[in-house]
Amino acid sequence: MRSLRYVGKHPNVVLLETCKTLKQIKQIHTQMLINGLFTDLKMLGQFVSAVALKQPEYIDYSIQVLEQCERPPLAVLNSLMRAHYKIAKPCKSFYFYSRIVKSSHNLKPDNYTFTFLIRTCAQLFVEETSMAVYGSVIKYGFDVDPHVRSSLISMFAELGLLGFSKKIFLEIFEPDSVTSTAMVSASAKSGDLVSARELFDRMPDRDLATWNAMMAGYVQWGQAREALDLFYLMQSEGVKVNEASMVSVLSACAQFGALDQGRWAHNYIEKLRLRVDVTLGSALVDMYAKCGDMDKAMEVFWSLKEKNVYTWTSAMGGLAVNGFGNECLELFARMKHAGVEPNEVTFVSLLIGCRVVGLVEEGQRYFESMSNVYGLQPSIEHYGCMVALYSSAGRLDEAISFINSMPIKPHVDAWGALLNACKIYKNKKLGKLAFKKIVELEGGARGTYLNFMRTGRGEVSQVTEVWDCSTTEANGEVHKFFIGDKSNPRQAEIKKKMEEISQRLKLAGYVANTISVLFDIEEEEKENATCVPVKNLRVCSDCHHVTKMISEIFDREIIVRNTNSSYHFTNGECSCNGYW
DNA sequence: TTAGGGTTAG
Repeated sequence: MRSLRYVGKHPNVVLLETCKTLKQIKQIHTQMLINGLFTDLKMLGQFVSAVALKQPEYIDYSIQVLEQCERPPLAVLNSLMRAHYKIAKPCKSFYFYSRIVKSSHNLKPDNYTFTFLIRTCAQLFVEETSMAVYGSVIKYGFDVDPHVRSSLISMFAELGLLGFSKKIFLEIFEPDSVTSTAMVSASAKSGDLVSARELFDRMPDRDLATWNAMMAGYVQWGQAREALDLFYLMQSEGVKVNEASMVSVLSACAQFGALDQGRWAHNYIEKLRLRVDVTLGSALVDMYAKCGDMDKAMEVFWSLKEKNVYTWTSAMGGLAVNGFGNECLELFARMKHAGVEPNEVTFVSLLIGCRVVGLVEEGQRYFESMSNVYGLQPSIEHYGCMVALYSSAGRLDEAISFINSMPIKPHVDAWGALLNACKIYKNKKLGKLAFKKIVELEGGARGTYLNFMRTGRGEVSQVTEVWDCSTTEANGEVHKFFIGDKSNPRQAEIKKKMEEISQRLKLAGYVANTISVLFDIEEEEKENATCVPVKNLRVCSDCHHVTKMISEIFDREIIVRNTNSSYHFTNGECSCNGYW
C-alpha cells in the first residue's frame, strides 16, 4: 500500500494560516495531536513556523508547542528568529540564536540563521553588535553567501555605513546579481540615487527586484519623474511588472497629482489581474486621495477586505486635506471600532482634519489623547499641526502661547502656519515675530513663507532664491513649471492662454495683489505669476482668490494641491470654507 | 515549513 505523502504543506497547516482566533489554532493543534501527526518532527516544525510567521499575535502559543519538542530542528528556530524580528522583538530573536549555538544536539547556524540574525541587528541599530555579528558571519564562512551578503549590505546602509559595504562587496570581488541588487537597493534607500543608478545600469542581469528597488528609491526621495521614466523603460524592455512595481508607480502618480496616469495604473493593475492586497490597496487609496478624487479613494477604500493602519491613515489624510474634516474624524472612530491601532501619522491626519473644519477643542483632545490614551509621543509635526489649528481658527494668542509652552523648539512650519494666519487675521505684531523666527531658522534659504511678508520689496530682496514650482497634468503628461521659467516647448500657447485668463480676470474686476508675491521678477511678470494655479508652496491669498474667480469664469473645477492641503474650486467657491 | 523588491504625514 502506498503511504500518504503530501507535496508541500500539510492541509492542516494550510488551514492554520487562515485562522483568525487562538481558539481555531488550538482546535487544529488538538486535531493534529489526536491524529498522531506530531510524531513527525517535520510536521511539528510546520505547525510552529506557520503560527509564528502567519499569525504573529499568537507567536507565544507556537513557542509553547515548540517547548514540547526536545530537539527542535534548525529551520524552526530560524523561523522563530525571523518571526520575532518581523514583530520588532529583536531581543527574542537573539534568544533563539543563542538556542541554536548553545544547543545540546550540535546545531550549527546556517545561511538562513545569519540572514535573520543580521536583520535582527539592523533593527537593534547598535553598530558594535552589528560588527560583532559580521565577525561571526566571517568566522562561520557565510560572508560569501549572496543572501547573507545582501542582508549585511542593507544593515550597513541602515547604520549609515554604505561606503563600508561598497568597499567590501564591490571592490574586492565581482558582485553577483543578488549582491548587486542589494547594493542598488541600499544606495537608493540611503538617497545615493546616482550610484544606485550607475550600478543598476551596469548590471547585466537585472531582475524584477532590481527594477523595483531602483524605482522605489526614486519614489522615496521624491523623484517621481525618474520613477515613472524607469517604469516606461521597464515597459519598453518588456519586463513583467508585479504588485511592488505598481505600488511605486502609484506613489509616483500621487506625488505628482497625476490623476490620469494614476487611473491608467489602476486599470493596468486590473488588466494584469494583480492581487490588490492591503499594501497595493493603500497605495491606490493614497493616489486617488492625493490627486483629489476622494470619491474614488473612498470607493477603493471600502472595497478592500483588509485594511491596516496605512490604509486608514491614507484615507483619513485624504479626507482631511481635501476639506472633509468631519468625515476624517468619523473615519477615525470607525478605525478604532475596527480594532486598528492608530500611529503617529494617523494623528497628523486627524489634526489636519480638525483644522480644516475649525474643530479646535476636538483637536486639543486628540492631541492630548496621543500620550494619555495611545502611548504615542507627539513629535514636532504634531506640535506644528496644533499651531496651525489655533492659527487657522484665528486664535492667534493661543497659537503663540502654545508655541511658548512647547517642549521642543518649534520648526519653521509652525511659525509659517502662524505667519500665514497673521496675514489673514491682520496681526502685524505677531506676524513680524513669526517672520523673524523663520528667517532665523532658515536664513531665508528655502524662502517658503516669504510670500506672506507684507512689508514690501526692500526686506525680501536680501533673500536670494525663492523657489516655487508647480506641476500640472494634461492628457496624461506631467508638466513642471518654475516661476519665470519659459522652457516649456508650448510656451507660446501657454502664454496666450494665460493672457486670455488675465484679460477675463480683469474684465471680472480682478486686480493682482502683487504685494504677496515677492519673487525676483519684473512687475509685469509678477502679475502673470499670480495666475499659475498649482503650487508647491502654501497657497497665498491671491492665488486662492484668483482661482476661485477662474473656476467661475471658465466654469471649471480646479483642484489645487500644495504641501499640506488640497483645494477644490467650483463656481467661484473653495472647499476650504475659509480655513486655509 | 525559513532568504531580495513595496504603501501612509511633513
